[in-house]
Amino acid sequence: MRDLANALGIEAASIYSHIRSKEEILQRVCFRMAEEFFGAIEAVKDEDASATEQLKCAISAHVQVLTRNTEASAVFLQEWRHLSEPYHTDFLALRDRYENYFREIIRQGIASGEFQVPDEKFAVLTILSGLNWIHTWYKPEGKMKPAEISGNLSAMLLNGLKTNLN
Amino acid sequence: MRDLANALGIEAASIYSHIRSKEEILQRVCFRMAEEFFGAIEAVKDEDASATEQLKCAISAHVQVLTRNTEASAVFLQEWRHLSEPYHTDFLALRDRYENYFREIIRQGIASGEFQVPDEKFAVLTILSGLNWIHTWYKPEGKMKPAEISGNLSAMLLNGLKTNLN
DNA sequence: TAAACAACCTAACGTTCGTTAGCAAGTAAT
DNA sequence: ATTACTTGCTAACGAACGTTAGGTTGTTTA
Repeated sequence: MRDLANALGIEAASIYSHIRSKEEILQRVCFRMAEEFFGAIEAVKDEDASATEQLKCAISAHVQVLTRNTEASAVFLQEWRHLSEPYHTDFLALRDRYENYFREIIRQGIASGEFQVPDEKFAVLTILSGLNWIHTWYKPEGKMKPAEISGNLSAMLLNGLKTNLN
Repeated sequence: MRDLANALGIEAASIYSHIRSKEEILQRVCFRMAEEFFGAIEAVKDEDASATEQLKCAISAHVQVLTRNTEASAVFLQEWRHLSEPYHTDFLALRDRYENYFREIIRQGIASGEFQVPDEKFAVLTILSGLNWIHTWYKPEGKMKPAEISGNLSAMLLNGLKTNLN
């Protein structure tokens, strides 16, 4: 709090004219980021497209949100554990709902014969882990741009490392 | 410290008969886990095998260490940031060296024509992110066993989601 | 023009934190 | 048998934490 106040150029106690508690900040960041992620993925939702296309769009949307809000994303991905009830439970429910977007795409891809995965839930987890690692190394001033990142990620996750013989 | 002492059934101050400081615990956990990871990957090192084989073995070794030390792994993966100098720098050097094992395998695979990836460094990061996410959901009593996890991971990372036409 | 509100201040609260000092008892080494 | 080391204890330290109380000042609203 004292650090935050310092960064704002005010006294620590003055922060409490604006928020009720330290945790309220955490809540606001977590749930605003959740909105961001939902907004982005809903904007690219297109159930008529192929699962491959849908997944590429979803990955791209996710990476966009992640790279545009690096610090808030770090909080969203790591600090939600410290939410108190009922926020903790609410947050997990949102996260599950978000994962289900991806799960549904995988499911469609399996049904259409596009995808072949050992385990559906496992696939989603692996995809999201690949996406969510970005925030630990991504730098806006770095040479790899968000579009390139999501392109590479889509390529790797869809085709794997193996030479593509098609 | 008081929580730790409580778990040990002694007083907080008594801990200091065994360690010099709280951070020493962090140092010990981080560097011991580093040893574990190096030990595991060096044990399966076989430069004569194909890159595909090598990668499968490395993934398996990594998953074994991760699943056998879930709590220490969480510390190793998340809390190393709080190491003070010179440990912080030393740790990062070790991590780089470890990543290089994987990078070398990818490089070999590209040279031999086994692999085809957009970006070498990026590939390693994505692989490791997939591996290191495990500790957030893996439960020893869960139904998915370490061997199954590394098998699924190898399959997904090598072949991707796409139906394999070979 | 008075009242209400917003945004800041100083001072201090109670709690928790990692840690030290000094001591007691048991065990091992000389 | 004496010494030294280990492992624990009680008591307390100073620092940092999130937060509250109460006041001042300037801006907005009735």
